Amino acid sequence: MSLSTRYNPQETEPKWYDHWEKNKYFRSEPDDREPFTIVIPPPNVTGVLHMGHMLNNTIQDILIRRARLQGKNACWVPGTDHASIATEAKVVRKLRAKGIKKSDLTREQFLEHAFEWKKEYGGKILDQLKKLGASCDWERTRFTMDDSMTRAVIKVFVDLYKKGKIYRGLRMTNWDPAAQTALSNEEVIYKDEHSQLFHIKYPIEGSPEEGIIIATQRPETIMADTAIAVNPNDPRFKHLVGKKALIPLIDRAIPIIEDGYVDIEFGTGALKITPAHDQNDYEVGQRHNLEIIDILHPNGTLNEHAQILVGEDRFVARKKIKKLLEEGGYLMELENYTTSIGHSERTDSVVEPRLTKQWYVDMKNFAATALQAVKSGEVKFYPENMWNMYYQWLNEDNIRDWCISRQLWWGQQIPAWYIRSEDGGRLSADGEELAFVGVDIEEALEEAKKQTGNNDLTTADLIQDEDVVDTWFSSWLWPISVFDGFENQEELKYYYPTNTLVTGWDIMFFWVARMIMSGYEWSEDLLGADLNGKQPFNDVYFTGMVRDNKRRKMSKSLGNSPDALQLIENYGADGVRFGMLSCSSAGNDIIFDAPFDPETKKALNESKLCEQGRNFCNKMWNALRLIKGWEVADIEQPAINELAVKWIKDKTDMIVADIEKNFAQYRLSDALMCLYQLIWGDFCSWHLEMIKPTYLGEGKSEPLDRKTYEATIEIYEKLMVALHPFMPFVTEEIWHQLRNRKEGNDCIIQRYPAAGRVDKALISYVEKAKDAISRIRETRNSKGISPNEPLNLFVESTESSKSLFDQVGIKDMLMKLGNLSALSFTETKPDSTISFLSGTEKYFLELNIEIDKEAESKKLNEEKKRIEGFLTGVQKKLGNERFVNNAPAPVVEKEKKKLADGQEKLRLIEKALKSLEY
RNA sequence: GGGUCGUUAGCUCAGUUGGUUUAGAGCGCUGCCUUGACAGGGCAGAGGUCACUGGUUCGAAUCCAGUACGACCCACCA
Repeated sequence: MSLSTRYNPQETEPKWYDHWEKNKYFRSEPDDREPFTIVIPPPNVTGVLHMGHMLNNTIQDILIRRARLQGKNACWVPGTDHASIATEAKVVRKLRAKGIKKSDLTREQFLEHAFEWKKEYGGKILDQLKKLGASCDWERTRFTMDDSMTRAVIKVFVDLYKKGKIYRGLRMTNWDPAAQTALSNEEVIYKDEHSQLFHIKYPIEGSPEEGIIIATQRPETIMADTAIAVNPNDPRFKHLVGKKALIPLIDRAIPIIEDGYVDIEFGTGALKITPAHDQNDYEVGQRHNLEIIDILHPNGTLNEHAQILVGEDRFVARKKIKKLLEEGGYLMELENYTTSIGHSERTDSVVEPRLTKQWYVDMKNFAATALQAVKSGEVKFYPENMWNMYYQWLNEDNIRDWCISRQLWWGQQIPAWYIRSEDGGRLSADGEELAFVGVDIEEALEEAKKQTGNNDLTTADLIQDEDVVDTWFSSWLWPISVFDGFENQEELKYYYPTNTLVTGWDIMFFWVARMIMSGYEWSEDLLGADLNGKQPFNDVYFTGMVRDNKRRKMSKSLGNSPDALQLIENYGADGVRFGMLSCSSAGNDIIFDAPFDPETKKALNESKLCEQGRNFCNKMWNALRLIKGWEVADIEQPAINELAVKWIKDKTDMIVADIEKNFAQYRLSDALMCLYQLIWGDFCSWHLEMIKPTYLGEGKSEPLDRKTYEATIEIYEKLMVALHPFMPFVTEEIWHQLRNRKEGNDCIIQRYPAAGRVDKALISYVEKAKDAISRIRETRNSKGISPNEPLNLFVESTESSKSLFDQVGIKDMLMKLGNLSALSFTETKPDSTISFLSGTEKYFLELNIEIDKEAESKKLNEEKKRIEGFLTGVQKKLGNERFVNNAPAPVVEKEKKKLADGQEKLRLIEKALKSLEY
């Protein structure tokens, strides 16, 4: 057999992924085993794999694969989210490119186009996850607009309505003029922006020479003003209160009123009140019964109420009105000003506050429940301090009702119907439109008959609400609805609650909190006696945001994100998984340092960390090549091999225990680093070097004894299983290369290694030997002596050195790895040797060169000084009565040992210095 | 305005409830080593008064208070 000198992920990764899928290793069905369940945070159906997904899904895959290796029934449910605003915007754009306007289509026609688009581009991201190695149960793939999911949404809507937790209300909401829909508060992103504060003079009615100057950053809205307000305690304007001012350019008279909301210090102290276009102005308007004049079309252009600049976009209008105001002599001053402006999360357009009728979920009780769930520990956050952010949003002072209606077509249509009035509109009573909620039109009809007392109504009299619900109104049901839990609880009772949710903290409010709410709201009703907990998941692992080396969030517009798929292409999925994980300590944002190409202004698809991961694969691959290349014979096991095998077994068990601890705390990058060092450092650099058969020349080596060979293969297998969750492909490949496997004997379904009993003394002896070997090499290095030249070594005969060299194989280890011709005990320093310390052992290395006594003595004196300083510290500590009396006994013992060891070292150095004098 | 987190080697980060020979890893850097698993490699080395100032303690990178700088969340913003 001949293996290529480099590991080739491009070849092995698709091979093993297909193999796993064919063998249905990712498939989960309820059985007797303990379940381990993760539901994926569903990516946008038309999305493309980015760095955040890679981090997120690598972590989920590690947890799932480890659970599978622990013999649990691992179930990872994948799926996608319909992302109504973003997707609808994409479809509208695509149709426009074809010359089709959304307004020319019926709802049905539009949805047809949208589903076609979904069919064509949707779910690509799931294929990309496969490239990463994600071991999802693909047969369970769900989409938030699947029929069963939609039925769940409708059911839940009706249920909440009947419980009085959903209501319809006229309120100021955030309006996205690009998507032309209402938004929830969470969908508005505030950004600091430079703008200007316009100081505008409004003439006083009846005395044109007088005026009142207001400050605003939105001069285009003055036509919607219905008052000017000043603070009741502001003496400057007392004489004007009660009079009327004329809006510049349109000369409409508005009252000058007093309201405590106005800040005397800010701007000019006089505030224009525009109830239709500002939340606070709206409230002032309510207090003073002011008229509401809305001058904007839903798309952000000025309507006829504005009287001037009709049809202009609000930002164009701002520029134009500035000129008009200047020309009219109304613009008194322009002040530079920084303020935060709300943008739509999905379309980035500037959000308008707008008075509209929308559906809301009453959040008061939900918020309390969600807080309690985490407070009580039923849902645990990792890292714990995420609680603070969670609390801040959910506490009763901050929580706002959730606006769930969206003026879109792509989504679940709201299950509310109105009675068609004679003019084609909706029938009202007392100024309120009558709405009837039901799971379908028949149920709504019954409701309508009951409420109106009109039994002649038919479905033809009803018209359904045009709006759809917020996408998050379907995703908050995800942990239940992926198991069709609202219709059939068979699977839910096995899989619910799920184990761990892995997600970014940026969607804590959008999604995590709301899933907790929905879990507590419905799981008990659904599961009854079969309920294992109301919480939708036991643990939430919040990943950091992936940022570039300037700490900016990775985004398309900045071009600072490498192409995730290209990275996989370049380094292999295992390499990228390693790279992602090694820069992501739990809870912190992760800095993914990809070099930047100044010419294209884009991140290159390169990464040092991924390279390290790729190199790690290669290292393991070459260890395999080495082992496979050995000739094995039935000969006696040499002492050094006996030691090597015993040691690496124990060392592995020791590290496996550390890994267990790390997993328990979601310290995945630590767990990976443990394995990295165990495999590269201990297994390759020490174990394999120890057992490596002597080279005889001409491509031939001595054979290796079978016992050592078998043990080494076993250890390597164990290491591959332990590493498998992190780097699934390379471990599966090596697993199969190590032995001829029967069908179905795959790494992915082995049992994860468990920690065993460890001989700590043995490990410490080998550590001593390793250190001595390093000192030999260092001495060689500094004296310019080749590692190939065998040298004679002496060790000072002491109790401790004798017990060290009593260990089976230790002497051979030093001989072999230190390349020694002889090693013997001595009482005194032999001639032409140079001494060094390793631990408390003193060694003398025979060199066939002139020894620079001066340099040696200088070096020894430096070391002496260092140890003396150290000893002073320890002695001071031990001389302190309070330390000896107060510190725990083991600590005092340790200090005493430090003192004794230090003194021994000092003795050795002094001896060496003395011997130099001759 | 309210709140959270961070500051440890040139860079990115560990440091597990204060005490394992006066701080660890990876990358980067320096020196030496190529026909023998791997130069995507080996061996060795240099590099830190743990942001600053006080305090608690026998003992502080670790606990407390304050300062500085940085990142973020929520609310408000004419």
